[in-house]
Amino acid sequence: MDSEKRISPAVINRLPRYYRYLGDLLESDITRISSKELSAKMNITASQIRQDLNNFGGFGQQGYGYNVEYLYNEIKKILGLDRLYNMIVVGGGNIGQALVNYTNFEKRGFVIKAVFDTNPRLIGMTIRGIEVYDVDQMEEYIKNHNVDVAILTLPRSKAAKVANDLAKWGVKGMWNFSHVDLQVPDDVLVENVHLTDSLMTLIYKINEMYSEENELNQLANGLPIKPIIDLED
Amino acid sequence: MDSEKRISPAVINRLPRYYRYLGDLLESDITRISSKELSAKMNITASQIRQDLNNFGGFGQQGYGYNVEYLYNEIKKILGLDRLYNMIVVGGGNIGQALVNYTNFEKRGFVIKAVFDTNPRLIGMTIRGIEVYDVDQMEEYIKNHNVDVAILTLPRSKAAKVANDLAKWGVKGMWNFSHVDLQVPDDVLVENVHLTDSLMTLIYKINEMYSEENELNQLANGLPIKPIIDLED
DNA sequence: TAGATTGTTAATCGATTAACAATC
DNA sequence: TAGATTGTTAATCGATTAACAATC
Repeated sequence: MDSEKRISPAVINRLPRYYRYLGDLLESDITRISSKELSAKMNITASQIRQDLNNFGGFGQQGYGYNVEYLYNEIKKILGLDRLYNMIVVGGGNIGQALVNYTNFEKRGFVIKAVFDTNPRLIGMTIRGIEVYDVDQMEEYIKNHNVDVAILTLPRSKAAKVANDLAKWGVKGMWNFSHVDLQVPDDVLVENVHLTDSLMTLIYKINEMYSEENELNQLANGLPIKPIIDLED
Repeated sequence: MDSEKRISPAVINRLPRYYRYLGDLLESDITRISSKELSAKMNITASQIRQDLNNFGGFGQQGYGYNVEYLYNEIKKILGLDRLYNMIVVGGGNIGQALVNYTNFEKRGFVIKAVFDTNPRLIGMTIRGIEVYDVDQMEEYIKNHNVDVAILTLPRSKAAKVANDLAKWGVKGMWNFSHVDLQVPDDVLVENVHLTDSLMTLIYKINEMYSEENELNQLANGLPIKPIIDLED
């Protein structure tokens, strides 16, 4: 991972998408692809694809394009997916349990090793063979095991304190499903999954589209406008 | 929702965050706030806050700042959160069930009305009182009920066909947890929650940070480098 | 070799930040 | 009124797209 020039967040966010498309091509036994072809599939410009990739090196060949398998493996290395990562889940509620049961993470090398909760009814249980511990045991666990990422699936009210503790105990990555923005030291990385926020932007876009259609309808033929939402169901 | 000038996606994505911070201020009985104070809390520039808000109108007052409750309610309206939205879950697996059980959506006006699956063991059951139907009944259900958003929590392989059907039957919003990019008509809005992608970018950033620390360490004192990851756990 | 397609520089576009006159 | 802070225009910064020489 050369870190000579800073890679822009926009590029980093596109990397998993490239990785996914190349994986699909690989499964379809396609051996080579040009930026133009990939551009058509992914709905981004060929120029952007070439720019993005060239942040990390020249993976293609003039007149040929890119070798799918080679590029796939290079992106895999860039993303750091050629290793295993140990994760813990903090908060064994609905979402925490769902993530533990979601076996696809493991296939990618993301291994959930333990779950922590405060609920006595959960502590001592196992989920998909993974033990649920008392949060009080978390400090000891982290000091005796290598924890790369903590998955935070606990209530808003508790998230800040736990994130603070985890940072203190040396956890460097937090995947935050709690609906708060965490305040952590600069050397701790947080990736937020704010589901409610995501849903709200979807709702905004639906309404925006609808009100535009409205205007178009009105302009076009003055038809009465059917409401998109019916409060009485 | 005036749609005179197009609002940039960056602004739309920040709206739920403003809404959340204003809600917190409201709960703390804070009645007014300046862009400068909010800037400090949210870690964005005061300039950006004022620019963002002025896309939708002049909600503040010179010399005073913004009235928290008023601004909160304005953003609520902008996001369209002054109504109820009916949702269905397609795919009653881990994540689908977790979302059904996550009661916070309902508090915001997002109501899950039905779940659809192909698994005979699930069909006929209820989750938090919400019925699980056979996917075969989905067309009829959608034609007889108002469905604003379909939550797609089904396997990659099935997602494309289902999204296609849903679009055909008139569903305008899809909240997509399946790990594929859906191809839908222009008047259908898709918001993706690609969990694996999100985790991958976190991993990238951790590794990037680590390799930088490496270089700093090396430059600073030439200390031996402790690997961040231990494959043997 | 001729054709295709990359890598990369330059041009454009959009988003963020700075600055300040307007005004409460 | 004087001080504070907005709304908004202008300047800067960054990201995307276009263009093309290099080269396989």
